[in-house]
Amino acid sequence: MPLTDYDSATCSIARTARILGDRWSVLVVRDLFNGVRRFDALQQHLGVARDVLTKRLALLVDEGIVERRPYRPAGERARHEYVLTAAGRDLRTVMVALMDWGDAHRPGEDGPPMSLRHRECGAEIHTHLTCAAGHDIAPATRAELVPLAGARLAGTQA
Amino acid sequence: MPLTDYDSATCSIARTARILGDRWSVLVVRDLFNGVRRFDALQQHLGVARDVLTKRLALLVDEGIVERRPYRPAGERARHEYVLTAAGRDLRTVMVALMDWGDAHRPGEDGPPMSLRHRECGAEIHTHLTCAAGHDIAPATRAELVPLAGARLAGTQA
DNA sequence: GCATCTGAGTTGGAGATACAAACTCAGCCG
DNA sequence: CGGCTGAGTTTGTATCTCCAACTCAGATGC
Repeated sequence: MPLTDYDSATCSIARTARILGDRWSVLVVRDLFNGVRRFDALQQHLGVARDVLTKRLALLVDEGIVERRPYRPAGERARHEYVLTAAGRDLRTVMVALMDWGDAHRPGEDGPPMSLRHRECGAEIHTHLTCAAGHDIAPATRAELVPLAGARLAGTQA
Repeated sequence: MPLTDYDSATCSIARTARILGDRWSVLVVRDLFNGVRRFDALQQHLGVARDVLTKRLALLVDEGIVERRPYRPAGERARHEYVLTAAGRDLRTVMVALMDWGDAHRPGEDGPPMSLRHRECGAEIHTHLTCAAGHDIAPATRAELVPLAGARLAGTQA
């Protein structure tokens, strides 16, 4: 059975892309990883429209990727901060994969702008593809997509 | 210097997201990986509007991720097919990272829909984060972002 | 006690995108 | 010749994005 007979939306890539597949969501998550936590700081740094940021944050909270948490800086009134949940922190692999591709294929005139380092040893962090048997998967390596129990045929409602 | 002083757009994640940060681009690339090559096949499988698919494919061709290649099936007239370039194939790590996250956090009722296998040994393929010194980077591991030569301060034109 | 500032949104209107459906166009098929 | 098919293009409506202005609540200044 050809893969196109399976429903396009019932796919982990499609499910993830429904959340991150937008110009801003990815950048919001990136900034949250980098410790930006407040609405105005995100808005100014990203240059995103305020209403759009409101909607993106609400979506990410809905999806369990971000937590909206009240806090009170000493001597100030209570505010909210946005922090990644455990599920959100699991997106780091996705972020690093995007960064690796950009570094390799869109480096800019003076080379890549940032380097992600392991805090303990200072070495650069990158993504790798490996199979469960331990083989390294080079870009040219052939892979095979196998349908599992969660697969749905196109045109059927899950 | 806080990271927010650096320009948000001068970032490999931002550069990659400008191309893939859209509901359809990611899915188009996914289907191209899976061997779907023709306009109508893509359009029907994804359920995307035809004009949007035209624009996405044009963007991906512009960005050097997809090649529009004429070909002639035996006994038919000449057509076009869309195939990934080397740069496009390098996006596999991104795709697998998205898939891994979806499998872990949005598996659906009956578990993940698909499994990606190494064709030679049959074992599942996943992404891993490692540092250049060989340490495995767990989700909780602290990392540090270091500005390089390509970095730009916010508000400056590159 | 009142005016002001600031962080965090909400609202409103102009412009850009997305969508679905209809239309075009070229070549093959009977 | 008339119809079919693959690959778009066009068109009109619905939705989303953007920007700017407005709101609101608590701290701050006087």
